[in-house]
Amino acid sequence: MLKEIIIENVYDFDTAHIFDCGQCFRWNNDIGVVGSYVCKATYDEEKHLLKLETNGGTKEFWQNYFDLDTDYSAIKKMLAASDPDIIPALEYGQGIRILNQDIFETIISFIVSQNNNIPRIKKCIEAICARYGEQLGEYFGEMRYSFPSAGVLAEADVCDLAELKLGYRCEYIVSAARQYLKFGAPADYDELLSYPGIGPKVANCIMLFGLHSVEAFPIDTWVKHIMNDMYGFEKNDVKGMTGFARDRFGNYAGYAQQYLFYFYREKKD
DNA sequence: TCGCAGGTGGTCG
DNA sequence: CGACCACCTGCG
Repeated sequence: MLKEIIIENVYDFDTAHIFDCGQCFRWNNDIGVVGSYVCKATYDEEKHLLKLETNGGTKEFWQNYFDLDTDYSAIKKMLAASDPDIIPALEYGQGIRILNQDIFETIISFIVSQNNNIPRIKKCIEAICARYGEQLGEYFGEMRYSFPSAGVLAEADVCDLAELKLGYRCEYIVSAARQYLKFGAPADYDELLSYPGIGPKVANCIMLFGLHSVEAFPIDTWVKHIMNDMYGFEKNDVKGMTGFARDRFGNYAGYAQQYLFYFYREKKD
């Protein structure tokens, strides 16, 4: 049974920008699964209304999920002031928002993302949910599944996971779920690095998307291209890029990364 | 066939 | 340290 939630006075919002800027994998055609909730999001840019058709969650829950209490206009102003070169990217992805996502789901999702491409990442994650998640019911024409808990994945058989075409990431997933179960949610970058299958790039993604540490600046192949194109860094000078991001964007580096990533990735097609 | 895709871990020097 | 390199899988 779906209910409708309307949130008023929503600015700096565009579902395409939010769902395609690389932070999440379970939204398609503005329909997504968040926890045990299925949701279809529609934004009216004339009236600045966000309409959600969902099977659950309070208005406050969704308000937080979509990060609606953060002033993105102010963030864009600050980024533009610190670096005029980023302005085209700010305009192109004007509706980007960094979601407040579940930490465990983010950990597993970005372990799956390594050395992988987005369509296949999405396919892999849906396969994990269909196999190990809970049935939430049929919504918008198909059965929806929750993302499995750490307890369930910790007990998963590596060979079963292999059938989902996760490749060498199977072992990482089970080990990571066990570590999470044993020690609880990771709190910082170093703790994330101690997880199997998590290196600097994935750790920064989890910091930014799972822990909402908006100063994190994940450097993937796209950002490497950008930093080479726009700022003249050598392809593999990750250290230089990290320092540059920190110096230029400071505590807003994560936002900058999202605008730049979306701009370059979309522009390429 | 081969390189690449939102990289990481292991092994050398 | 830093530079290589193998690695599941699917696509162009």
